[in-house]
Amino acid sequence: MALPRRAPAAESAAEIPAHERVYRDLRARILAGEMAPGDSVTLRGLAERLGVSMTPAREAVRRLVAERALEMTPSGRVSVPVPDAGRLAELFRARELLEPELALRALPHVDKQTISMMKALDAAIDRCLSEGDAAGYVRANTAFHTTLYALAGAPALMALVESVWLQTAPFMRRIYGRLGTAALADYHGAALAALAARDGSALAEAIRADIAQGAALLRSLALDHTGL
Amino acid sequence: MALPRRAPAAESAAEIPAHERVYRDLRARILAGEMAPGDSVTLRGLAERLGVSMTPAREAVRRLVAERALEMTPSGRVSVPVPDAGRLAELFRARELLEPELALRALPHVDKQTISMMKALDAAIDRCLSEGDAAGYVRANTAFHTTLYALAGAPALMALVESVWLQTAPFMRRIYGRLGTAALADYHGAALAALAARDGSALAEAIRADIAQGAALLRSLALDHTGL
DNA sequence: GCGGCGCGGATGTGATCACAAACAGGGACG
DNA sequence: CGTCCCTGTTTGTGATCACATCCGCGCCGC
Repeated sequence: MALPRRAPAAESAAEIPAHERVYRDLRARILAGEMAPGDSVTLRGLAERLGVSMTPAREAVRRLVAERALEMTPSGRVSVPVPDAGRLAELFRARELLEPELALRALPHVDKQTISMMKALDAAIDRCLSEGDAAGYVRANTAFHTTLYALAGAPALMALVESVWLQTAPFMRRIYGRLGTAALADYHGAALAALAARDGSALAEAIRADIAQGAALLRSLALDHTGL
Repeated sequence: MALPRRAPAAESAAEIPAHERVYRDLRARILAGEMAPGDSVTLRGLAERLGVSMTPAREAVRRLVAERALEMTPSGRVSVPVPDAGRLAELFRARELLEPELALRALPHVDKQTISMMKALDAAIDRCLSEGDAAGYVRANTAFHTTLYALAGAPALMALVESVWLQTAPFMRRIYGRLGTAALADYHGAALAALAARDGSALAEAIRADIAQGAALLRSLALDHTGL
């Protein structure tokens, strides 16, 4: 069927390499929570999904394993990592330590347009939360933070944080799935107020508290589903 | 020459896969500072070096690129990242934020044996510094921190820190190469004292100051060699 | 009926090949 | 003498194949 020749379709994806496409596809599915913890990934399945060969699929998987978004058994089988209370606590602690720094660095470059965009995202978060749209919640919440941190001009720190997000993403989806509309303190609102007031310490504290609240929520919910 | 067959040598390396061997070899050379910033790496050269094919070499390179220990030009050429003052500052800031946390988590599990091992490493550091052994300095300094953090039982945080180390390693070698015996405050000694006294805040502050001192040192030296 | 053994399919690993793009060198023209 | 182009070489990309290993499932013996 597929010609041994070059890419049969040179029109659309044209420039981006096959391994990059596989990487982005898988990464997006992980971040969106479409992959459940424990789900296994096969190179042939991945390759067939996007009409490429195993070689680029392997490269994409290796990359995600290096970023700890996937894990490999000693025998080489690839799967989405399973939740682990201790590891999740570590990752949230890393977020508490790193993200306030990003927020502080972003503060001087925040303009009105950014604030209004973040307000819109915060509204979207509330909407998703009340509608029980877990996937939308995760996406909007990520965008809320990303919009701010993008102004920090700190790619190395940002890369570290994104690595952490990638590792927590598969859980988030499930955590917020079984969390109806809970009583959440509005730390996003506090962060927005701090941005408008150009108050660095208030901003850092709001970000830290927002993450700590997520960690605490997660801790309380983790007790239930000990097994999975 | 090389048979199309399986690995010709099944006796020694036996178990560890080819891509893993390439990865470890390259990683060790980067951490040891053997690769200069800007050095280029070729898949065929890498493969030939260890007598494997291009496939495992590519996987190893991808992994290191994902860990930001190597970088790729848009055309796919691979090289050791070049210094960049801003990025280095970010990485040292990340260390300042993350490593005190690891030290705090390790503190309860520290025993006399650990302390004496760390004291030995600290002595080795002083020796390397006075002898101008930059490679030995970097290795001993890394070991000093690793010995402590290994007791923290925090693999996720440790992985983040190791990723940062990998990114700073190529510079460290050169920075400490052109740093004779400078006047350095003995924060390692302070950390050891805090460990013996079980003083968490003193320990965290000593670790933070040690890293901050490295960052300051680097900042002052970075002014000279603006270009490279 | 139940547990261990073995076979077949599924899966990861690595080598090899064909190809396209990028780089470096020299030669020709202005 | 400088600049541009053109070609040969180097290098990364991706497909395909052969092979070893692992997993699951059914069959046989107890």
